[in-house]
Amino acid sequence: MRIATWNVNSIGARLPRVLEWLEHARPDVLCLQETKCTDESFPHAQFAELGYEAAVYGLGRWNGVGVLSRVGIEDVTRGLPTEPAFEGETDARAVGATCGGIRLWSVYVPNGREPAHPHYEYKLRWLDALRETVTTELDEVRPFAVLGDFNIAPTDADVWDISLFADSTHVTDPERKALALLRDAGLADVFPRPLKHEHPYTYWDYRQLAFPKNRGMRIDLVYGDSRFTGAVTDAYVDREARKGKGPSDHAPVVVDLDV
DNA sequence: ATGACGGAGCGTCTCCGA
Repeated sequence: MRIATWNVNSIGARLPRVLEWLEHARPDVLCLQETKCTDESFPHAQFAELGYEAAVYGLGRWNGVGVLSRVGIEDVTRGLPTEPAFEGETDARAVGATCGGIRLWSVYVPNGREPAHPHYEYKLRWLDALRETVTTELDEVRPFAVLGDFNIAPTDADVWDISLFADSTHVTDPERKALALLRDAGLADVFPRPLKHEHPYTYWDYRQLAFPKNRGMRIDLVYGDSRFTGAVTDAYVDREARKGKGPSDHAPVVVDLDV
């Protein structure tokens, strides 16, 4: 089975690229983030033509997540059971689904903006709720994984130049401790191969030639339980999808499993 | 070539992203 995750930065703007990539990579499941569309405006028909069903959760122009599957979608959960709000508003940042016997969550963790910003505290509270969901859903039966844009670089090696990230979100101790707590709950980082260069970055800013200069970050992560990670046969970042006309600023992370 | 930010929305600018 092939499972992938991709922050597409608007499914509307990215639809041709995503369809092309699905035909090329043929994942069984694709977790989507930043769909930036409501459930009503999600392009179900185009994905159905390629054999994919979709479970989506979108509330408008920001955020939005989904799961595409050609091995079935059951037990869809929109939002984390204990998900916090930001300034009174609930975001669409998590959708859970069971596909081909594997329990999956597609997540778009809040950005945090700046460590002193209320959004940063929200990010940490949101990660608490994710950990609670993981703890509740882990069982002794199904492989389990959380895939998505975590907006955290787990180590200094996961950004192109750590000296440029002083006092920035994505690399602070509390954010990394939140990831450590997720691992303590029973998950492990499925570390992908880079197809080029030393580090498997998954995001490169659109500005200042960041991609050609490989000024990237590894912030799109796959966290799986032992049943999931034990079945992994390969994992890589498909940086080819970051090239060309009209790309997302993120590349897909692809995981192959023998289940 | 991988190439100098892009997406959405009551919108000709602002917010957001990491």
